[in-house]
Amino acid sequence: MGKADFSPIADTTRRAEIVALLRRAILTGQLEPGQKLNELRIAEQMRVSRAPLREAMRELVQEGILTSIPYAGTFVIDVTAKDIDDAYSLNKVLDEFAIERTWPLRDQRFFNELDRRHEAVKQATRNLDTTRQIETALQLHGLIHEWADNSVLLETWQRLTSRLQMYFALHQRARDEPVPAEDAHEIYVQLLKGADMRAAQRHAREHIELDFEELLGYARSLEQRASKGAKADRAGLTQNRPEGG
Amino acid sequence: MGKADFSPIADTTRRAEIVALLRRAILTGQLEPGQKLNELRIAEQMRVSRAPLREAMRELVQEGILTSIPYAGTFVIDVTAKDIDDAYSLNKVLDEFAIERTWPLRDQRFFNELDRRHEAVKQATRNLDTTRQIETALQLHGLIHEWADNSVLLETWQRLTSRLQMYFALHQRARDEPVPAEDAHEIYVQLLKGADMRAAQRHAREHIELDFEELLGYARSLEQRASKGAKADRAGLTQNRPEGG
DNA sequence: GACAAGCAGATTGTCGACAATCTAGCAAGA
DNA sequence: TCTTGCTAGATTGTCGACAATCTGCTTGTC
Repeated sequence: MGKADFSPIADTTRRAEIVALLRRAILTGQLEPGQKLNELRIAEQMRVSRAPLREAMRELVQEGILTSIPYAGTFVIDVTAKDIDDAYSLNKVLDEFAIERTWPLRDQRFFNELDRRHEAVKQATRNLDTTRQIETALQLHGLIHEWADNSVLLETWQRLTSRLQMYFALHQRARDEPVPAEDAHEIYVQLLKGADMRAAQRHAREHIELDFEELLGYARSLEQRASKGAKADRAGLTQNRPEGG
Repeated sequence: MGKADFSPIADTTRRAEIVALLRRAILTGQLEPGQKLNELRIAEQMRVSRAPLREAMRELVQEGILTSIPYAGTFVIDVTAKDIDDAYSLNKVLDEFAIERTWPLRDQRFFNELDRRHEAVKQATRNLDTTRQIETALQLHGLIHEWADNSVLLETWQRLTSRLQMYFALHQRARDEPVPAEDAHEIYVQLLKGADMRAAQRHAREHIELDFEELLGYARSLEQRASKGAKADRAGLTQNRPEGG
């Protein structure tokens, strides 16, 4: 019996590709919070009709990174300090749960994967590739959720991740300098390999608390900007591009 | 200054109505797990074109109660014992978190709403309206999540609720006799009004554990049925209706 | 009889066009 | 000057038709 281990074939619908493209644009901050998505323009740019584009947008609305108002348009979600606060406090709870469930399931494959992802973060950090750094850090963080063997937890965390990634990306863009944080995850990884589950949970909670403070500061600054007429600003960003040839 | 308190106007797109209709059909068990949704047939029945229907289906896929395979179709999710287990164990964690956050925010309005929802459950129980009973019980249960003032938590719980409601509905249909459980929630409500948060959390966890055992038994029976050629069964249910008009 | 190739039929994915709705902007009137 | 009603333009929502893909059956061959 020849075992082969084929990976599933790629989704070959335009819709799926559009979803991936749009998600990436939003999560990397190419599309800014509050910005309106003009269906006609995007469809033309992607060389696609509006049908699959609209379906893709519905998916992202349910994913929580777009919001739709009938007959008005679909917009990238606004980021408020409270949103970030909410996401983080829930994330803490999920992390504790994930660690608890993953704990008895840790094996060599887990440790290998942990190291692999940690290495990816370190490499992105060395390369000063901030976007990739965020991505890999979240993937490292996500391992406990993948390993916990709870599909609902995993789904929930993936939804949260979308937002977290968006928040981080915005944060990074705002202060456009690479974050050092060389081995911010060293302790985390070591604890996950160790024998003290409580310690790992505690660290996860406190570690998160740290990054969170930075993000919150950024979110608050955003809101101050917003209250001083960022509305006009946003409209401008969306509309002032009358198809440049 | 005349204050009026208008509630937001209803969503008046076909899409939104289709979503509501489909969701209801799935959550009440009219559409069975694994069943395929034929776009043409449903669109004809609803007197709607396929475009808004497909958009609605994309939303429900992201909501987690439908699943889509490109060029094959969109199906009601299958229910496995593990799914129910996963959903419940996460729900416990969320409940504890919700109670913790709601606790300091409880006020007279909260207590009134609690009583109102409890009353709704009792009435549905008296009327032997099982569908409504499930609905109201989940709404009662949802109050702590709404009151916790955490939008991400609320969203997460609502997603979970969809599945829980589906599971319960299936369970009820399976043993088609009304569940008594007159004031199964009396203690829960009293504890939420009391002063001992830990006790409320503990009860929530244990209370859930009870219902859960019943559901798990049902799910396991489902899986036994499934392993004996329910596949053909399902296909039959979907296909054997060559538009009887 | 077993098996591969190929052909309908049905179903999903995508497209372009039309209808419904919203949003300035302007004109008329108090 | 402010408000109200109207109009034109743009944008979203919906429709019907076509293209791509899958499935099951038939056919032909060994």
